[in-house]
Amino acid sequence: MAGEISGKTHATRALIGLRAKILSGELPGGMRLFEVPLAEQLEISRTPVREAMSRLAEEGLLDRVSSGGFVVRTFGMADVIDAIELRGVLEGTAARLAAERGASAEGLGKMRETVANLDACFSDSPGDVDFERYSELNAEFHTILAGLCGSEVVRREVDRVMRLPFASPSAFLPDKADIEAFRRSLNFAQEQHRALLSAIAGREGARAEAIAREHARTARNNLEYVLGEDRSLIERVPSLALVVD
Amino acid sequence: MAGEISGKTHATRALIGLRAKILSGELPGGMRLFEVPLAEQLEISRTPVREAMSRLAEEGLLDRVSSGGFVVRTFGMADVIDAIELRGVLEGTAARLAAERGASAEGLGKMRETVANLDACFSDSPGDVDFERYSELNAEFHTILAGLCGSEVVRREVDRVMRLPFASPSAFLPDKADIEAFRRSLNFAQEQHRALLSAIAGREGARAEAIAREHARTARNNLEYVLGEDRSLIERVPSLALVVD
DNA sequence: TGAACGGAAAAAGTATACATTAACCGGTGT
DNA sequence: ACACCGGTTAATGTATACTTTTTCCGTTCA
Repeated sequence: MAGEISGKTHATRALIGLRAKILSGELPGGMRLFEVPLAEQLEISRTPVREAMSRLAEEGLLDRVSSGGFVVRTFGMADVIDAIELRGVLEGTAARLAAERGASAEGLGKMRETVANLDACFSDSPGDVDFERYSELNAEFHTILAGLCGSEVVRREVDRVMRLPFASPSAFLPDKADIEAFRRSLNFAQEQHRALLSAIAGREGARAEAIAREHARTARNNLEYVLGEDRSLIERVPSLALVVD
Repeated sequence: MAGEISGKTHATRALIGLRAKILSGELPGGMRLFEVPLAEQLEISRTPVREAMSRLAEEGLLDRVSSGGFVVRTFGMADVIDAIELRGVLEGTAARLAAERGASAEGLGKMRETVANLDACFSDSPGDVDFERYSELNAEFHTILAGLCGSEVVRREVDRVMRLPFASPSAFLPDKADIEAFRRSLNFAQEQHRALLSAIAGREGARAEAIAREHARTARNNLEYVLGEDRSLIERVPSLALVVD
């Protein structure tokens, strides 16, 4: 069949399908998810549906109801702001600890390489940016940062907050090539990437933390641009589909 | 029967029982948990065992194995240090945001009341502290702090990192009444509680954040005292039972 | 009127049989 | 000796029947 969802087990397919429906807003915040109808709709039994919902609760997309069952978590604009703030704080901590404790040569090397590759996204001709590749490398940069201090606990929590769709570093990037304001913010963000690398390599913990926090603020600035200047853009930001406000 | 574990459903009882065995170290880090033997041991079927393990994965005490199943998460001393650091960072953020955005009158009132009640734990006679009550009120203080800025996202993540047993604010408190060093640290900690409240009420965000971070450092100091000065104390700190190093 | 009770319906909780997949192990070929 | 292959075992994945709990609604009584 053509429209089948990829994945090995029924539970995995249900997980992917439900996640997509939550992120798209098809299953709105506050909606209770009942096992039987979902199982019928997905043409599987209740067991893998439960398994999928349990994993979505781990991801933070569902809440457990005290009397049993799950509801879709509700996100408002305030939650988007707070999640971005938290990403900044946690990435700031990852950066500070990497600076204070020292990062491995391999980690620093990989980050240097990623920053160089990010540079290449701009260099060809002024005003023209390879957004696709930039987005990909940007995600890579943030993944490296999360693990740079060598702490599994820190990496895990940074990853966790980045997993909320609108808090991801790439949440407001793709598809915005035509907006001049976004292009400028990209140049600024790349400057911050370089500064962050320099601060960590130079063991400047406070500076690294401050830069990482301000770097996350870029996402909030983009959000506020979308909200203030050009609200019609909201529909073009996929990660905002599940936000109600 | 006398030895029965409280809880409504089989899954809840399994959750409580398994959690206790992990926290006590009876199920050591790295150990894989198999459904069938556990179900037999608990005299229930596999279904509620799976449910319990899924919830423990949400808590961060179990990891999912890629090929299916769960293993007990391994914690070393470095992870304890990092978890305390993260609690400091997140509580610092909760405090800063409460100061910057302003806390509700009720929230500030409740915190003032808790601080006053904490004072009462000391006042009776010098050198004598009601540890039981202090521990309880201390937990209350930190719970209030987590929710003080009014952000559900922040409250949730602060709560989450505090749920790791050794990162809890009360992890190193109870049962230490006989150690002079711990008594002094209690007085110091209460001073920080007062300062934190004052900073938040006075809208001093940076100060509030710095105090909250340093306050969490108290836990690390106590940990290092236990590790350095008197290693025999390790056995008397229940939350360190699952730590391997 | 409105609160409390009770029963029916619907939901989650549980056990269990069966299916599928991963892991282990012993043999065989080079 | 070592790697690969195949089969057996043991684990998780799934469906389903059944049980228990919760919820909702209509009725009755104060």
